Amino acid sequence: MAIQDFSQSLPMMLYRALDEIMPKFRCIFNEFALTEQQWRILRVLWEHDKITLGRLSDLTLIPSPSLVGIVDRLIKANLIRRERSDTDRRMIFVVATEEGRNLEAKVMPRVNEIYKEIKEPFSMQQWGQLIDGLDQISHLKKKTVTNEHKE
Amino acid sequence: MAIQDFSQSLPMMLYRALDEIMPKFRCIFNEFALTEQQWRILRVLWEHDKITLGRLSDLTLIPSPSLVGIVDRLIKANLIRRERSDTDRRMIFVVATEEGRNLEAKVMPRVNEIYKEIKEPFSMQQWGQLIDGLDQISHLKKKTVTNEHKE
DNA sequence: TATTAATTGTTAATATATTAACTAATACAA
DNA sequence: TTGTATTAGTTAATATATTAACAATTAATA
Repeated sequence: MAIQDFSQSLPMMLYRALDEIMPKFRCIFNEFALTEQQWRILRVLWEHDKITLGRLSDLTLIPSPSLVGIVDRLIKANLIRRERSDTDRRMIFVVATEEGRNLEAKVMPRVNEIYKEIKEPFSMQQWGQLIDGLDQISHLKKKTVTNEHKE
Repeated sequence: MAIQDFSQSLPMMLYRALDEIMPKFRCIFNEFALTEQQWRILRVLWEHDKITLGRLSDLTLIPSPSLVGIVDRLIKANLIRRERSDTDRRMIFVVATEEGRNLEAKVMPRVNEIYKEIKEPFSMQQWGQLIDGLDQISHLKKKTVTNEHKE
């Protein structure tokens, strides 16, 4: 089982899956003048009242350097705000504004509708296997010894 | 079961899986001064002697506007070249240079090694279910299919 | 206490993604 | 043949990803 077809490789399968489903969602985001990344941040803030930039980066999978500009634009749109921590002045919290929180009720139903549409053709077992497989991929741990490291 | 945890949503699971595995591959690409997208193009050219930009975009999942610059840089690196079609002067073929073809033997073994490492903890059945699930996601909607014209 | 190390966030440079508009060449219909 | 639509590729504007370097703050340590 040496070299397989590139198109059937796991990375390309993952990318292709995203290429299939994300445009459906982005279509909705754009209706609300949101980019996908902006929506991810709001989506997290709807579950967390107050969150540091570091943790926001972890939960949204948006790299920190990108986060800076995206947060800037969300602030400019009056959907979130920054709040420097009093206890540790390195940390910066991000909070949704009233306007930002209000978006949830408008966007989520639309998003859930698409999500349901995607999930529908799958049996519950099929879906579970897919999620489990993805979960296993994203928790790969290297058990090999790190004796030598190149440079 | 309406709104689930954002982190467990299919898009975030897909993104997280990619975030886990792609850095391992990019690490190798960078050793050969290749970006991930540049590698995708070469990877396809190793399977197709001659391919149009349009089809290259389909196979690499790189959007056409991005392809322009990426191809430019690969040409500057002397790894590929453009070739305008004689029969239809709209079409542009892309071909790997000698140097570009030679990269395959150097890069592929390293890539296959990582790929094997990722695949290893999975049973054959588990892996199959994962791939099948992803395949089903990426075929939710079928447009014009079987437009396969090879060279 | 002074030094050093680690953490948090930012800036910078380059590459790529997204969307729309655009050019050139071809196909097609009146 | 002329006009129109379609196709293949490009350009443009903005947003984001990647990698490295950096500044400010805090923690750790001699």
